[in-house]
Amino acid sequence: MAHSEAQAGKAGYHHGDLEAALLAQARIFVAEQGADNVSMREVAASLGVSPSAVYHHFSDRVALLSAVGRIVFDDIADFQEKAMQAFPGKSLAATSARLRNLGMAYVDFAQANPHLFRLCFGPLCVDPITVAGGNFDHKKANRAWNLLINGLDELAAAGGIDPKIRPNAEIMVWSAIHGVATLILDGLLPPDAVYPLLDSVEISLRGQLKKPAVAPSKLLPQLTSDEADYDRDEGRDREIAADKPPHHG
Amino acid sequence: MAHSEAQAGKAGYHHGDLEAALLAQARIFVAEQGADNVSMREVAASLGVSPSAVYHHFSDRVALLSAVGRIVFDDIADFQEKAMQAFPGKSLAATSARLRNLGMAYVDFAQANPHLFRLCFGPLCVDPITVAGGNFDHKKANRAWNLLINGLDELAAAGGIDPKIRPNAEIMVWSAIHGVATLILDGLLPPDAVYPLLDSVEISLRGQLKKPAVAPSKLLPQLTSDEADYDRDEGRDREIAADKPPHHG
DNA sequence: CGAGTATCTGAACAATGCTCAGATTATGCG
DNA sequence: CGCATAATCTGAGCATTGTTCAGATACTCG
Repeated sequence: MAHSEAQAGKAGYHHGDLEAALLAQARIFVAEQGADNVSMREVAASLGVSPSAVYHHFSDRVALLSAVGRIVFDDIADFQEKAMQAFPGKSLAATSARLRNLGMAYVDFAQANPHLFRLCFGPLCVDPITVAGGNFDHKKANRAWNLLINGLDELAAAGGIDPKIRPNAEIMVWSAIHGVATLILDGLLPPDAVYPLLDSVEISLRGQLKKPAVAPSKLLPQLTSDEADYDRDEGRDREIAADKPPHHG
Repeated sequence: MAHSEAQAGKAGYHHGDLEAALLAQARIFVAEQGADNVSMREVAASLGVSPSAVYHHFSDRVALLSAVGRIVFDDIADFQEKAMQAFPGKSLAATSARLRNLGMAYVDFAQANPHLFRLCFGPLCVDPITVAGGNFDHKKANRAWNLLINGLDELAAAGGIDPKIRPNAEIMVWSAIHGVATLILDGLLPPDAVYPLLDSVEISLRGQLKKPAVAPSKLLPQLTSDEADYDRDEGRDREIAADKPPHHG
């Protein structure tokens, strides 16, 4: 029983599911104004709730924004998974295309939701993935990391990766992808820098193998259209994935 | 004439060179506490000056921190230049080692001064390099970018870069280097991820060329020692380059 | 020396993060 | 059902912050 009609919204004194509402509203404000310009009082007021009510669900401002960051991080993985589903199969072309879309989705999400993306990697989002203490147990904690590892394993199984490069290839790929994404967001690289970057990464993975797995820059239109499918019913401004998170809604 | 004994410090009503003092003190606080936790009032109070005095030199909090960020960005380039001077000459080994040290210095600076590094690429540092409006005239504005381009040109002239990769190689190299740096700072990659990354980048640049220019991971000790030389006279904790900026001091 | 300007002070305002005593509602136990 | 207990929310309040502005102070130049 508990809260049968809880999810509807604020009933009276008790809100129903204030925690979820706070997360949703905070996410919207972050997407709109950037995490730095989001205040507890504003979030509370927008839900018709006293400022101190927030502190019964989140101990801190950082705690609230960190919770939002964790959700966004999960959405990035969702977005990547969806982008990869366009190329099923174990062929060299398919695995290569999947990996390319994995990276493309990462950068696309960052460009479509710059403030949300920055939140995940800023000081306001604490402990999104790593467990405190400096362990790096990505296997357990980080979905995006697992997607990358799997993608590289599959590409390697299809013969698309130079064996000399395979060990630690995920470090290089994630670094390069994450690097373009942030540099583009900061205006230090033009948005179309993604394409030559993905080509470079692909060439780099192939290494000294003779034939290219897939002609570079051939799969991008498919990714873009697939990404446009992602939430076609809504307006397709720059905040598509932000206004309508695939989960958690 | 003007301010002959100005640089000494706060004389009485007039401070002397308050603008420089504000920049220096703000830089220290950023390095210590992170840019988010630096307040105008604290900076002013630490210099024995009224809060409103700051606003006669910097219109905004963002303006002050952006000015600090610009200085730090220049220091990064200084640091890189110094690291490259260890390997003069036009040989393949030398150009390859210079480029490696260029990247290593970038990551080392980030790890030694995490808060300063983050400031440069955060929302508090506005217009550090790019001119407003979305042009990407790196040639004119960005010293670090020019260092990278020159390094790649020299490596290519020495025959160390696959011609297929040379165009836009700087995008890939900068992205990868910047990516590891930020991912390490965020605790998403272990600090020693730099080494496999630099190896991967080197292999990637070499492309389908037969012989490696230099054995991977061989030049790193030299870089590290060279970097330790950078400011040997001072204590060598994690804030070496931060506490004693090579310029602007 | 005196006018003018750059620099700095002090008080003040609005907004923020956060705390805490107390009011209000839900929950679980008899 | 009825009551005790816990969960949730309010309202007032404190300390701090960014920023503004009138006015005091000191430097500069004629």
